[in-house]
Amino acid sequence: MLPFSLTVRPGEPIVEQIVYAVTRAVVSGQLRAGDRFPSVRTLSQELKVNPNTAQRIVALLVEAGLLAVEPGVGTVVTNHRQPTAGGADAATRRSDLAALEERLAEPLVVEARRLGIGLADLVEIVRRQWKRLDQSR
Amino acid sequence: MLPFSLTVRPGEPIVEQIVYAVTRAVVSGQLRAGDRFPSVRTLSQELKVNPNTAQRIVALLVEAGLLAVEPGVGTVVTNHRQPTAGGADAATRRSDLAALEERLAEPLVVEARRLGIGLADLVEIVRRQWKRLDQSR
DNA sequence: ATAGTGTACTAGTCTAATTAGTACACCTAT
DNA sequence: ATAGGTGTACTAATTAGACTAGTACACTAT
Repeated sequence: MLPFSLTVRPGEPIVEQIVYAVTRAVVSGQLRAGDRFPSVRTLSQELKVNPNTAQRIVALLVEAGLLAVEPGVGTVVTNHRQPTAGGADAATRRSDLAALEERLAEPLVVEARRLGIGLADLVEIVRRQWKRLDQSR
Repeated sequence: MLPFSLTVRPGEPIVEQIVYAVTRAVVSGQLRAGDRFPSVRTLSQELKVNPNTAQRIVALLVEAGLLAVEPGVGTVVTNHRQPTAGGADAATRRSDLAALEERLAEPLVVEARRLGIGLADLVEIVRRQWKRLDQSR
């Protein structure tokens, strides 16, 4: 049994979907700092995915600062956004924020307006999603 | 000169990017109801894209309820989300809302938490993006 | 030593996006 | 009516990216 829930959406890159599923599990508290993460080979079998693909997933999660490698042992869930935990320097942080605004926030606002949803309702939707992540803990 | 601004992001489907650019132009008021939209062949030339691709863009925008076809004449920007304007029945609307929550709102919240951004700050970001669309009018 | 861990590398396969080319039905001017 | 504009439909070829396949290496715990 994998320590995170996953519903595959055919047509979109499997790697991104899994990375997102793990990220959601971490930020919602389903995976906590210190928890051991499945090995590349285990991931490969459970997800029925190529070892190479599983490796790329782990690498991306390490780069994102959600997993830490203990050489020869395995990977562990980290306390993300900890002081100098990952590679989160000032410049990285600034570009991350810019990406969040451009790739996530703006498209959300655009789609909301297309559907005729007002700002107040949109904010309420965001608040609800935020609390939903807390509840799944 | 095209009636919308576009910055291509290599690696992502060109069709989606252009559809998004037009959608943003419409919901921000840069394109208003009644404005004529460039023909498929004009689009093809200006965007340096295959006529087939341009046609698919127009088709998607019509399906989204942003453009209306005047047979033999061309396409016009519609007053989107008008009573029974597009194909926006109750069921479509419900699934559109669900997609907005799952594909846009939740990922935004997840990424915000990954970056250590609080709910209040996130809401402020959404508000700022909303107003930014008004200013670009 | 043995078996587990992450990592690296080169090919090959497979699928989706885009391009290419042609054709048709429609409308509006000249 | 004829010429030139519009959106639409269709099949085929090409391109690009994601994923798979297979092998090998350095490291660590037991």
